Amino acid sequence: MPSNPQALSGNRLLALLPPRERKRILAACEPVELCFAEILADPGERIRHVYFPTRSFISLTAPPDVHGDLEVALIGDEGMLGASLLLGVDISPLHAVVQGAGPALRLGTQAFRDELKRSSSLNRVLGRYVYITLCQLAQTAACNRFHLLEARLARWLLMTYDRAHADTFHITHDFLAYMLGVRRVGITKAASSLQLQSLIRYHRGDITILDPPGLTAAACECYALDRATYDRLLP
Amino acid sequence: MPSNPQALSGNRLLALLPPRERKRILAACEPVELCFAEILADPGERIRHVYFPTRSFISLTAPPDVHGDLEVALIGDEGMLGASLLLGVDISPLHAVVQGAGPALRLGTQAFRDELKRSSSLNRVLGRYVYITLCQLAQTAACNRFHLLEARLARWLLMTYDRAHADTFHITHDFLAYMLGVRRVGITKAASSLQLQSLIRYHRGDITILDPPGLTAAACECYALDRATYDRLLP
DNA sequence: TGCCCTCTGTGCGCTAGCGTCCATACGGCG
DNA sequence: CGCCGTATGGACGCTAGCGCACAGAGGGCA
Repeated sequence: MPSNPQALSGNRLLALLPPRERKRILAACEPVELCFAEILADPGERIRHVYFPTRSFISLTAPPDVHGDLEVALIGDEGMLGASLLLGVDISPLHAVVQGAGPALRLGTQAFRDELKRSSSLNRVLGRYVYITLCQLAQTAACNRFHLLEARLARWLLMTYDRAHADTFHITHDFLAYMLGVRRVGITKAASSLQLQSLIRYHRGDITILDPPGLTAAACECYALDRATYDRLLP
Repeated sequence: MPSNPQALSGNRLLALLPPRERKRILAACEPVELCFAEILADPGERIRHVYFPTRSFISLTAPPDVHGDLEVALIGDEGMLGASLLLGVDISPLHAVVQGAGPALRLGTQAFRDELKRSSSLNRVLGRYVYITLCQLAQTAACNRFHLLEARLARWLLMTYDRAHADTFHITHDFLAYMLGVRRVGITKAASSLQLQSLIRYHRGDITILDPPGLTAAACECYALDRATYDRLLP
């Protein structure tokens, strides 16, 4: 049996709550299995459930443009989907798509609101989480402006690696191009360069992270900064 | 004498509060005059005061990179600086510099926290404001990725125009380049194109907006989307 | 075994924006 | 009036990434 709080809940935000409140919230949650490409939220639509991924992860993309979407954030077991309810807004700000299939905990909007009213710890933890999200969005805005594709790709792979809890996951170049807002060919070039450096290996959509530290060195500092921000605020 | 709430407070967020609470907060505020280039916050530093600009405006920039800073948000009388206190974090996430000199209302961190405890309207309004900020950051991330400099420049000029409440303001190409994260020469080219189209006029740092609707057409949709988001949430 | 679909790699010309250096022009101040 | 600092404009070659079109290479399935 798992005995540390993280394993008990499977989600780091919930793991930070005092046992009593965590238990109450876990009891209210419903375990669900998220499927790849499932759409969990559309911008402007009402939020029906919040999700705490445990071994799944979710991509948030900016409202599409002529050029297609662009991923601006990734949510795994370190976060949650639907935190804007903390701000009193029950409208989803962004498009949310399941990017890595797997289990998550789900809670209805009203039940989540009730918990927010009851638990000041939940408020504290989620406030910090929203703050982290703000920081990371600002970082991403700068990243998109300045950093070369290869570095951005490395960052993205590391972020996914952290959330997938596995060194192999399935992602095609096409999909990566879509997430990073570039041509598929651009990904092919950047990815093959990373592969030449033995940092990753891939084959028909299966990507393996071979050398996380090396990949971190190849990534822009955004990755390290994001992690530092998180660790500082939610240790 | 001004008689509408906005004129009474000079800041749109405060104007949205019920008269009683607005009065109480206004009484606690200290009017200050912000000077151009004054630094109001540094990332990682403790927040000492929150600011409600009335006729001034403040630039938020992402932590600098090898390439220099990059503006990710602009705060004028439609917003405030220091809203992260609402999230329970008293550390500034970004660099804040006065971009347009002028008056603002200032409140000490503790006084602001007290008001947050007392006023649920303040919580509601600021929650929505933080939500808007989230949306706009995501939008900006995509904007930086996809949109051409001329459109981004037009967007920036319009955002400043809205906050300056004047059709002329002082900004050199050099400074614009810094804000948008590009070369000064790039700004010169984009700006002279806008001038050729009679959308703006400039001369040694004095920029005049000649044709706001025309400029809106030249800008990317981000500008219109940002405004729509704001108007939907804080009418 | 053969077929077809999906994934990856390559080549070509093109554009936006880069880095750099130099040229002009305005305007305040001595 | 002249000088100099600041603001703007232009020219150079260069690179990252674009759009497009096509070629190969697995791999699942009939």
